[in-house]
Amino acid sequence: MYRIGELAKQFDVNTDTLRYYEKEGLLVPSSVASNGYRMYSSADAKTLGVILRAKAIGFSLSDIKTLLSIEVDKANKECLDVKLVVDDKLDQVNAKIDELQTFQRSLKRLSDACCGGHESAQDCTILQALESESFTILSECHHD
Amino acid sequence: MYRIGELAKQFDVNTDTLRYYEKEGLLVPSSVASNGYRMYSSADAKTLGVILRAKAIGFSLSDIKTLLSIEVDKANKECLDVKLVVDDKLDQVNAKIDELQTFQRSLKRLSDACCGGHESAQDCTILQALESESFTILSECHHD
DNA sequence: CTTGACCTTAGAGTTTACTCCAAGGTTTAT
DNA sequence: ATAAACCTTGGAGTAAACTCTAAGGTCAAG
Ligand SMILES: [Zn+2]
Ligand SMILES: [Zn+2]
Ligand SMILES: [Zn+2]
Ligand SMILES: [Zn+2]
Repeated sequence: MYRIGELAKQFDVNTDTLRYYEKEGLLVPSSVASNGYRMYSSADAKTLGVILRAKAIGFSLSDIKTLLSIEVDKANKECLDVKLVVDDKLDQVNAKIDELQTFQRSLKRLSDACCGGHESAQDCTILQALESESFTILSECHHD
Repeated sequence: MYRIGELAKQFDVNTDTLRYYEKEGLLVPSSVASNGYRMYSSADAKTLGVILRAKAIGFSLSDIKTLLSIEVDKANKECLDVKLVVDDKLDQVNAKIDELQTFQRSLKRLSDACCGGHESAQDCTILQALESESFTILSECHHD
């Protein structure tokens, strides 16, 4: 049994984080001592490990809650249930990557079109593109 | 001159958004009518266009504020100033993409390892990987 | 003259995942 | 006995970009 500070140190998290996870229903200490202190079992510690690993691969706390609820009822759950959560997340991640790659391409085009020199920004292709309704990017700076 | 609702409709944004942009110093209406109504000029409308285009390519409102402050003082700014903002953003976007691609790879490995069938989640490789300290992923489900 | 569509302000609520603070109780060590 | 290092609760604050509500002023039409 670990007190909150011990568990927190073991996993290098803030004690407030553990209290927060408890409030969110992710990690409820298996017992409370007579002095009111939260007492975490090694099963609790294992669960915290799962939470942190899941977090590290991009799951939100809400996703993790779903995952943990499957965990505790493994016997009555199917591989399908688990895989759906992962695939759902994968879809979200892919969508976000696509969005960022679109940003990336636009930004790169803007960057490439600007000389980046000490010329006046009056003729900067980046500003011109942002001002133009068609968002046209000239191929390069055209300072006189 | 447009009233707030007219401008909002033209650009398909919420009037609250325009008031918010004003509070943030991004788009201050060029005049206020005697009845207290905000009055936007066509220059204001043009600025709103710039804001929305910049947003569409991934700039935060804070980035956009910087960009607009360069815009209004173009004459005393250099291409370098503008390009730095864009390149900075590009770095951030690239970093975020890298992070998400790491998530993506982990999620894909997990997904690929799970049969996704109606087998019991007891033997699900995804759950096993999350439980294992080394985060080991078996190559495939091994239901008996 | 009243209805409805506008507009105003100030301020609260949303989301996510914490993080910090205050005020106080408990335990351990000296 | 007392200080240091724990622990408790409740509640506030953070970022970002809105979005909504309440309570009320303004304006054009019928
Ligand atoms: Zn240039
Ligand atoms: Zn330039
Ligand atoms: Zn399986
Ligand atoms: Zn499985």
